[in-house]
Amino acid sequence: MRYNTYKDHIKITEISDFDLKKTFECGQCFRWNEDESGAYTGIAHGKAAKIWYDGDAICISGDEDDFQSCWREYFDLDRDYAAIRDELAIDSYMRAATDFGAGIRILRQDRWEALCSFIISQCNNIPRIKKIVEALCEEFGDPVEFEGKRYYTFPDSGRISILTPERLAPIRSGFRANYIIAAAKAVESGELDLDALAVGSYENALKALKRLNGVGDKVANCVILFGLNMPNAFPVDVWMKRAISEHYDKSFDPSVFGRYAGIAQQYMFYYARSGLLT
DNA sequence: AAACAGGCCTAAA
DNA sequence: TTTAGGCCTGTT
Repeated sequence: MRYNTYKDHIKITEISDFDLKKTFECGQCFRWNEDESGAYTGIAHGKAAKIWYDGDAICISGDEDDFQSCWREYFDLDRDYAAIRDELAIDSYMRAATDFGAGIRILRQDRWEALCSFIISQCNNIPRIKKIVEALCEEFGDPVEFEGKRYYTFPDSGRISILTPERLAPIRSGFRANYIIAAAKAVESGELDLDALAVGSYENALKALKRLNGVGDKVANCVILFGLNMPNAFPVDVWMKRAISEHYDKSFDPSVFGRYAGIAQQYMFYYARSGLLT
């Protein structure tokens, strides 16, 4: 990966495996949206940005400091996904899945945002998840002006921890409202230390997250994969169950994929859902 | 109109 | 240890 600095953006070159559409629409995140020109705008870690193609290069708004302190890590630009795809192509099915999903990158999302977003995701479809998350941000986040439009940051746990279910009602999160508030309180009180979990073991993080009401195996693994940045975490939802039962036997264990099992999961998930794509 | 969505919890075998 | 039913809400 190389990059050049321009007045108001960074141009990234010599990077493999960075497809904007696949990365933003493979189901891992909820706050990046495509505009008429094909560029994506979103807000992460409290910072708004636009990212777009310029020929073979990819450009991202902001200065070098934004890039170094935020986007380089957020987009996981120093990881060699082509090599990981090779490592994961352990059979013909995984070869097909990794070929199909080539270009996906796992975003290093804000930990609290990931926890909150995936609590919201349970028993919901993507449009509604996005709607609820946006409502949460508009209601309780901070406004950020960017390219003439107003965006909102994801509200921190302190802001949410003091809310009542009634106060949260406008975002229409239904029975998840109590889960969200309880999770915020746990983070705020220090009972759940997401930063500490990120530097501990996978097993410990899983155990700690599942203590929260409304967080089971699936949500916990999403948080660990996308928020705690452990690429071995392997969330299994209904699509993954289907894919696993179609291609592997009952004794299937994600550890066959090794240290990047979670990335394998993302290729499998995206491939399994490809029938839905237009 | 009734069923279903990217789960989780509780109660009951 | 596994299984059914309920849960907010919006969409089909």
